[in-house]
Amino acid sequence: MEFLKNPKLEKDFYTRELLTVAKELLGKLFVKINDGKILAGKIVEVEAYHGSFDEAAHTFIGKTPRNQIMFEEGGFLYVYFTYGMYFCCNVVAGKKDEGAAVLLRAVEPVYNSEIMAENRYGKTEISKKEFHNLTSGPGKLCIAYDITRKDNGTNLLENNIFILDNTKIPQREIVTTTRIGIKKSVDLPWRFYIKNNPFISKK
DNA sequence: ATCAAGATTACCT
DNA sequence: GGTAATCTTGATA
Repeated sequence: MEFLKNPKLEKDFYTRELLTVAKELLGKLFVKINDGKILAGKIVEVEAYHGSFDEAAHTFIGKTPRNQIMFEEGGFLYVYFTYGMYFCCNVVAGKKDEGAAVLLRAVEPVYNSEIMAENRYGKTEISKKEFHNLTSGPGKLCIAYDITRKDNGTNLLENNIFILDNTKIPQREIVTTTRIGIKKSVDLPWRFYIKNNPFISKK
């Protein structure tokens, strides 16, 4: 649990420009406390969304009940339900009323992966293949961490869900591509992941 | 009141 | 490679 000594990311990390926040989130430790148990994973894949000219962003249409937390200033969690069965988890970034957020697409388990395995598969003994499938996608990591609609709007400066600083990923180890699973604004190169990491959702 | 689309995943051939 | 599963949301009436 040595990682718990790392400092928590503060407000001024999240309120910076969207793409800076997205890239710097790589390598950081995403932490959630479930019934007193600490779940932690290293962020290895993200995507950026911005309401101003990005038609794929939920905020492109303006403020609605669902997306209103994305219009707050950086440092909150935006959780939404999709395809009738999955949740996706985003870190709100930038200034108030920007409508910007970073989708957490994949993490690498760091602590209490047995609890994540229980949440994902209903068992704690898993194969190597199942281990690499634990948190390698936005819907999967929400199941592993038990992130649901109740977590929407969580303040990341408090103590239930937060992100800890960690070694910075150098630019040469960050791969930039277009985003996955969207039909609009498909050409924006706003997906970032750590090169050669085994927990990436898709090559 | 009705409807189409959706920032996905697991399972099939 | 393809697709079923499953239901909330926002738009239109």
